[in-house]
Amino acid sequence: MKLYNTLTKKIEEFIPIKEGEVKLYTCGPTVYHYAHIGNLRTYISEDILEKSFKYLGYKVNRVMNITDVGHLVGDGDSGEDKMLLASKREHKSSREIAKYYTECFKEDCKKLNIRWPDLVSNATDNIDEYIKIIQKLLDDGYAYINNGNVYFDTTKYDKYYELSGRNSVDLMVAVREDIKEDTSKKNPFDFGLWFTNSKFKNQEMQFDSPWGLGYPGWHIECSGISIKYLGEKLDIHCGAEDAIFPHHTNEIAQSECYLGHKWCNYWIHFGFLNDKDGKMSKSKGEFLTIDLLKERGYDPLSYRYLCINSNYHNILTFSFDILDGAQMEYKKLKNKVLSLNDTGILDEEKIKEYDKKFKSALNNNLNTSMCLTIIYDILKDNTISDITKKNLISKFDQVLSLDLLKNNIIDKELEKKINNLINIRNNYKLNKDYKKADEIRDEIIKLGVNIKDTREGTQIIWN
RNA sequence: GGGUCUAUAGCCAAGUGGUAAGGCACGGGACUGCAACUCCCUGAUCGUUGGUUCAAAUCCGACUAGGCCCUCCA
Repeated sequence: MKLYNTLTKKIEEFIPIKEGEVKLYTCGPTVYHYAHIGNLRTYISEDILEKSFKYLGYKVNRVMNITDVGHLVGDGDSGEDKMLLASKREHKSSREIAKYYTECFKEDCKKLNIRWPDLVSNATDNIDEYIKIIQKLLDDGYAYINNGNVYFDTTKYDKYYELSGRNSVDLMVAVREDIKEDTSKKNPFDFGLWFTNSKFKNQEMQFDSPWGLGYPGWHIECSGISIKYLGEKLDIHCGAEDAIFPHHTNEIAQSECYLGHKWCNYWIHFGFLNDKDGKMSKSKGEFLTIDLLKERGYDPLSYRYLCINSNYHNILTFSFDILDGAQMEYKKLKNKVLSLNDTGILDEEKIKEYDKKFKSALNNNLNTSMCLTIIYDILKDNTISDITKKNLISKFDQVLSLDLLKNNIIDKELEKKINNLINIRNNYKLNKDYKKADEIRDEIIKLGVNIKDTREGTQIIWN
């Protein structure tokens, strides 16, 4: 599979450490608030990545963290700890907040057909691992203690700027006005590994450590969890594009200095979902959630379709007009697929041919928009049977997860009722009483379905 | 200021040196009592500008516009 590697800034062929296997680490959510649809784009992309590897025959070992402590500090709005802020807002303890929003995130994933990773670990469940790493970094001279905190010394690691493409001269310190420089650091880009002397007081989540009661720095959790569960060498580490610097840069520094060798071979970064004003951000306060989209009448999978229709690396600009378009496209596509019948014989040759095309699209830096094109091509292909089409699309939907073949009929009672109405309407139609017939049709539409008159009779179209 | 990414029809987009996939919308037509659904038909020389090449949307340079990052964010 070809993927864009931020480390080399090129699209390159993926070569696993162990043949046929992928060790995949994906940065998880912070759980002090709901995930917005921008956050979720990243998880959709990671889901596609994981499922693509599986479809191509790899065994995938994926780990994700839940950030329930640590870097939830220093926000622009108030300078308060985010977890603490949420606690106050909702009158709950930090742990309750974390638990609640983790569940919400899980629900969002379900709605978007994002598979929950095999191993998901809370940042707070791996404190021992962080302490082990930090202690070794101190012993080996990569870290130092100042003012009660442990910092990583970036001057001790000469590849520090490899991932971000920057250098120490180019970087400006505390560009943003809302950020205060930490004067305990030796060098401006050193970063905290462990805090006992935080600028945020009354921290609820604190842990014992050799350096005193405190909490870990933001970056150490991903290194710690990854090394603990996936070992000393990692194939792929994913995240959104804003994590390149400093988060992933710092992860590489601390991990490689701790391990003494190269840690991760491929760094994949996903493009943002912006609105017309730019980045959609949790700290801005107002943001779109999946539930909000549902309230407005959108199918969460329409949003998934929107994401799949372009490359993970591109920026997507969100607007309701664009989502309207995506929903229209998705519904039409699904209608077409659902109208396929079970007739004909399986054309094994054609199945192989289309499957090859589909795999080659995935292999080409996850060209998911090409995957959709292939589905449209299949639907238009009049040399193959419906059953062949269904077979192919159901295979492809293992990766795309758009529920293309899933009929939404669940309610048998409702179906009965509608069929009754259809019969009544058809009687009116026979008697050319179209006014009454149209009234019945309106009644049916109010029940949340559409109907379609065909030569074979009237069919129900489930939304 | 520095780094990094992006720029293709009304919209979403593919394209990785050989004369622009696909979808949606719009318009036209078929079907229908009408409508919805479905089906058929219809559209762009690729931000601007130099260069490399027999050949560039695709490579290189400059410019323009925009996103993200420069210790909260996916």
